[in-house]
Amino acid sequence: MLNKPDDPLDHVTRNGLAQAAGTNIETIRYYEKIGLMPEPRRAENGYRLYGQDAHRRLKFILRGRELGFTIEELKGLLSLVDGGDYSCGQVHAMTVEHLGNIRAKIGDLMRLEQTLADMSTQCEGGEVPDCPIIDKLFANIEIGSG
Amino acid sequence: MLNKPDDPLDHVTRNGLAQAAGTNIETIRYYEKIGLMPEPRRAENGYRLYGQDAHRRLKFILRGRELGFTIEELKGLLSLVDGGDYSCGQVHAMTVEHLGNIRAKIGDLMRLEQTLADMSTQCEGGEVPDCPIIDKLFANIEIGSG
DNA sequence: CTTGAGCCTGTAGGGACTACAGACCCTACC
DNA sequence: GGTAGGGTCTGTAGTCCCTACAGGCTCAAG
Repeated sequence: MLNKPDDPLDHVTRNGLAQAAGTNIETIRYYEKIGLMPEPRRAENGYRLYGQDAHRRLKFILRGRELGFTIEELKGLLSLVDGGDYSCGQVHAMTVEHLGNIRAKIGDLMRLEQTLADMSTQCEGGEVPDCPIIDKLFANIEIGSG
Repeated sequence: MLNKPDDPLDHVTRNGLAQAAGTNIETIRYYEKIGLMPEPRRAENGYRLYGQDAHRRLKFILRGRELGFTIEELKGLLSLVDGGDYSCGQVHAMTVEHLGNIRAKIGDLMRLEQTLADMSTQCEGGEVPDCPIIDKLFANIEIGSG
């Protein structure tokens, strides 16, 4: 263990961060390489040291990827946080743009949820060989904003 | 144009399908290669011919990818439709499994939506140089099932 | 002071596309 | 009929987002 108990918790190693966030060391390396995660400070021996900020940011990124956001979209969202030189007006415009995207996703997922829930309840426990409910998957879901 | 007006609409070319679904020809080719889309029938000249089924399936896949489902997950969902030799009990189990995943996504997206909506309204039109609302993005979102 | 685990860097591989290249086909215009 | 242009075909190579491996440095323990 490198961590000393009197430090302000900003001393987790790369692997520690990876485990805490539920990913692996290589992914963190990649995100740092492309600038999605910032370069952390280093200990005297050259080891990277991460804190609570990095942990939250990384979890946000990982979950964002699972939710289908691209790296570029996440950069956009995180730029709101990194808070460079945006005016509040710009922030407003950016958030509104993201909101449309997010609400569409929620809508589609809820339709998918509904269809699967219907399938599940109607099939409940049964052993019907040629389950006609399956047709609903495409009948109900005219998915998306197209 | 290859389409003849008296055919039953099952005669769209690959590019036609791509445009209708909002993607490109190469992606369709790839999905056929890995078996996510079926091999379509061919015209006498060897050209592929697609119909309404292919269109719906492709849109489902594309949107599914945007929603963060992996190819394997989509194969699982579509296997419900391709309806091989599943019992209704198996279908039930599979749908229930997917439902958990989908509901978690909905929950996270709604939290993200709420945060962004808050940012948007509070920033509305303003020109505040150092918008403190930005902190909320990480304050509110303890995202995910981790 | 060696052993072994963890960190460092660089590079190569895999999944999901994306782009390019050369040949075939088909309509249009001459 | 011929040919120019575009669309389709197949194959292969490249890109993006990671993931895995290789060789060397660092550190705590025995």
